[in-house]
Amino acid sequence: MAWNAPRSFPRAILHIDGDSFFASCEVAKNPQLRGKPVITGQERGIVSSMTYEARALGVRRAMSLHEIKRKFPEVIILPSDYETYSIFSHRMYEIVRRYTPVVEEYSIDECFADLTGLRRTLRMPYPRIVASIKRDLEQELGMTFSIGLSATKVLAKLGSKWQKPAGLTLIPLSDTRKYLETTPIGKIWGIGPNTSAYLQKFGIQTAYDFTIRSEAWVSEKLSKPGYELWKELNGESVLAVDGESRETYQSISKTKTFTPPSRSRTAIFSQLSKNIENACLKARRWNLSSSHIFFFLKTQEFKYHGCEIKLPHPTNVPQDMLRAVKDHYLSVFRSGVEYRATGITLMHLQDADTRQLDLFGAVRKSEGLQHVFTSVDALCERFGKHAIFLGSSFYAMTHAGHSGTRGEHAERTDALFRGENMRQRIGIPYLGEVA
DNA sequence: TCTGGGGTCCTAGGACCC
DNA sequence: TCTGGGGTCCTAGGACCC
Repeated sequence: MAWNAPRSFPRAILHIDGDSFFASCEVAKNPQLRGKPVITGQERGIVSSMTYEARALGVRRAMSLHEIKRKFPEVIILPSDYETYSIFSHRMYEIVRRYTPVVEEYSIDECFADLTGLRRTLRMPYPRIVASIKRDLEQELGMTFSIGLSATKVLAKLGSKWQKPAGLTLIPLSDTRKYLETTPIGKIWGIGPNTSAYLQKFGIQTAYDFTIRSEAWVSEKLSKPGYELWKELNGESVLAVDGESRETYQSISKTKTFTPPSRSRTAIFSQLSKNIENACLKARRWNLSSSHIFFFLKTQEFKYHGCEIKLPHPTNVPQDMLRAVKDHYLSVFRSGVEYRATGITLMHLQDADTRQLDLFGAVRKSEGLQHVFTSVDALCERFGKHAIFLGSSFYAMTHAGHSGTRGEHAERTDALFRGENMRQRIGIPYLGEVA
């Protein structure tokens, strides 16, 4: 190497984590709930998020709601309300952006921020800046946050986990050892069960054991992500805080589990159809089209049966995808097998405005449908997300989330699967007819 | 954490080309 | 046609995250 880059200036990186985020949003939205044991996840039948009051009673994540009702009748059970959580999430980002533009929206309840250099600008030491951010967040959002400050993302993340809830943990580079020595290697962000087991074979139990391996050893035994982690844990920042806001997606997927599980070819196809519609809706919102899709059926044994399809041209119109999926559905579906979920992934996403024309006019036809969907999307904005849907999704739409006998709706869906048309209940024609 | 839903990135290996 | 070297693109599959 001709020239070694200078060691980068130590950075001040923050990781912020909303405590029991979903449940906390519910409490912030409805102050009557404050101080009470609240959980979310009603629609899933298991605990998704819980307040610390619920935890104190003995409630745990993934506990079934039957058990909760039996053991802790005082617990308040709420359905998830992602729209609200998303609003709180954006408020969180905006508050942090008052301090620095370099804020990475890592997940609905977490973000990273790069404070490097702000000490001079704000004439405050870093810990005071962080305390100020924390105070703003907690006062304005009505919930607590756990925060870590260190020189790298991986160390900052370790800090925010260190003390919960409402913790503020600073991990200066001079003092990392005591944190790393007491952290099992598998608890480090980026080390999953596989890598953890692999490293343990070499006698690495704690994060500290890992950091004292030589650089040569690490680059021989691990690939790029492991090597980067090793550097981050040793205080060298190689993972940048990405302050750009999301511009696009690499893939879009929609999955839904239904209860009870089903063996019905048509009911399951209808679930898949609904997922395809939802995925296309999201693609249209981002002005994206997909040319490769993957769909799957998930069995009661958690096996995935699926297939990938290359579409004749990129699209975000559900009919295009349904046409393609239908051809393969019967070779994937096995009668007699019990299925619990379906899913769709749109891949190879590209800007929906770049179109190539084909000889047979399929693209033009699809564009016609795109105009239809522009109107459909507008109507859904006004009348609710699920005001209009495809006939093939009818069964799924009318059986959302609750168990039911396979009755009239299934019969009507059977008819649809055979290609018969059906009128929408709100009086708008089945989209197949419009097109 | 016996199982919900939505993502990202990395790597190995094959196809194909000069 | 028994055998070089090197590059690019694509795909499948794995691992990890919240």
